[in-house]
Amino acid sequence: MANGSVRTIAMLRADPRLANSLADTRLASFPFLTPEERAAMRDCAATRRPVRIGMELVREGDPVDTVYFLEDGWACQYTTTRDGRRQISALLLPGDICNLDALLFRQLDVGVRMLTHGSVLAVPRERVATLAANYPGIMQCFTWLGLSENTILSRRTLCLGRLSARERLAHLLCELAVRLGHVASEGPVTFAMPLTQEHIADVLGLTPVHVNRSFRQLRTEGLLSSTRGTIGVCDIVALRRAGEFQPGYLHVQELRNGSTIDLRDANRRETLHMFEGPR
Amino acid sequence: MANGSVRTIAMLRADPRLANSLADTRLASFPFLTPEERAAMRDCAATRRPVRIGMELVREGDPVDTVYFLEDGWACQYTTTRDGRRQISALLLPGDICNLDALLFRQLDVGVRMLTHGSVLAVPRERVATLAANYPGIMQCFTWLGLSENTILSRRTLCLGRLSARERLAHLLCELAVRLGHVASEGPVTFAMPLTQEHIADVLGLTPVHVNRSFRQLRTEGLLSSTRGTIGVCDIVALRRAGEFQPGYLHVQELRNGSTIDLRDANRRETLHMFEGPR
DNA sequence: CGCCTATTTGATCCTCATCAAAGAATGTGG
DNA sequence: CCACATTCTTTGATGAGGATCAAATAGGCG
Repeated sequence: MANGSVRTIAMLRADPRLANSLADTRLASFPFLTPEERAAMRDCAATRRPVRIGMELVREGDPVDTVYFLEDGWACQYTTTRDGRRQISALLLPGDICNLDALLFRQLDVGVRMLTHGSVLAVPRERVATLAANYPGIMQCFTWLGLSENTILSRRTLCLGRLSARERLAHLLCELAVRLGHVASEGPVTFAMPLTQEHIADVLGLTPVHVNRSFRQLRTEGLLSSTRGTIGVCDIVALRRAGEFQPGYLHVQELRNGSTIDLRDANRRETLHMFEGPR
Repeated sequence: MANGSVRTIAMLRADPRLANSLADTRLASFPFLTPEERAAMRDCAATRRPVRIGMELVREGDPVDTVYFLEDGWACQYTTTRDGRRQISALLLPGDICNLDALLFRQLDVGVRMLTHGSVLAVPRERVATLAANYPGIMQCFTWLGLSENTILSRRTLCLGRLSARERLAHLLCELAVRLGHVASEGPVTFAMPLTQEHIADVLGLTPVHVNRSFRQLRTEGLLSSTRGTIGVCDIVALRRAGEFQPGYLHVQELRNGSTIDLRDANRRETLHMFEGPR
């Protein structure tokens, strides 16, 4: 079962008491970081905290002064209406930052909640801010991650506003497959999915009942084989087409092949220009 | 009519041929910018370009190497499906940055299109990158703006996923009122609205017909008085409640009273700590 | 084994989409 | 200044996708 496997991974890691390092998060995957910046990330003190399923890292509307880096397990950002309707605005996977907004905003309108057991690295805002202020490369990572969340949200907007239930589900599963690392694989893909259909409903803006029916539809069409806790994608090409999915917006490709833009490059080139004269 | 008034404002400004400055955009509103940073923004060369209604600043999926700062008029970010359904993911008002993503991404999945006549300041990515690399305060503005777009998108996600048509419309109008500067006014508010009902439908994930019906509903309930090109909010409190609107997520308040976080502050305090000894 | 939670399926209802067409505003050219 | 085309708004009639209500089944866990 999914929760079990997630917890297992957590247990294979270092002693939970041990303060652990930001270098294990997605932050480390940016190609333009200097050795000093990587060292600063390693040396940045962070309290590793095991968190149980259902735990609220940030309560909706509460003031925040801690940035949480998700080490293991899944989490989500969500909002609720006064009468209790809930919408999940972002799914957070291992390595993601749970509430980057806390770097610049004292108060968030969204809550953050664990969807599985797992563990987070908690870092006071002050400390993250210092890191960002002293190391431009790290600051750029934060900006990059923020803009990247943006493109994901824009795309989700299209899903919620214009796609049918079947299309939304197909899209979500494609997105998760890519974000979990099954990138451009053409063959069948299988991955653990700790979300319940109710969670999925809260992501897709549907009812759990209708999510279930959409699953069945995709299954009978031969695109999927879903069992509790596991998704098997039988026909990934068809699933992509069904979900209007184009992986470009996730920007994983750039990170992999190291073609991300480095702002300092621009600066270096400008300096060159000064010596060479204008244009 | 709305378009006309927008154009009028544009004409009151300086010579359209003249290269204009970034200090006229929302960038200038950040309290923590140093005089040098403000000067750098003023000195940053930008070509001012009048743009006509319907013009595409960025075509969906095309590579981009220019950042557009919206000076006058309204624009939007949008996405379309293969079969032509369209979703507007962001409305851009005067002062907004149209495609901040272009700072760090070479290719965008969203298009940017003018919804009225207006004018933009076009700045090559390189030049914005240099600015960001040399002036940490400006870099922080970009990050702030990115994260701010994020919270707006998260909220839109709630609207699209969980609110009824009437609620969505009420929410959008409240958001626009605040973003246009009619902040906490309790009395009746009137503002120009150049969007057609079709545009609104593309924002809210509805059909134009249903947007029209939602308008009529709000009008007969006595919350609104809408005519072509103008919105009159009669009962702002009721409209807020109808749209589940809480203005906090827009973070305009912090900007106004200057309570935005300055990352350099954290750094200064840390330095103090070093002299005072730990804790 | 029994409790609890998650998935599955059925029946009915309602919100919103679709199709169609008439009216108001705006802009254009003569 | 008026006739006409165009675009936007408004209203009606009908249909479909998804919500809601209800209950049965299956799976995980103590």
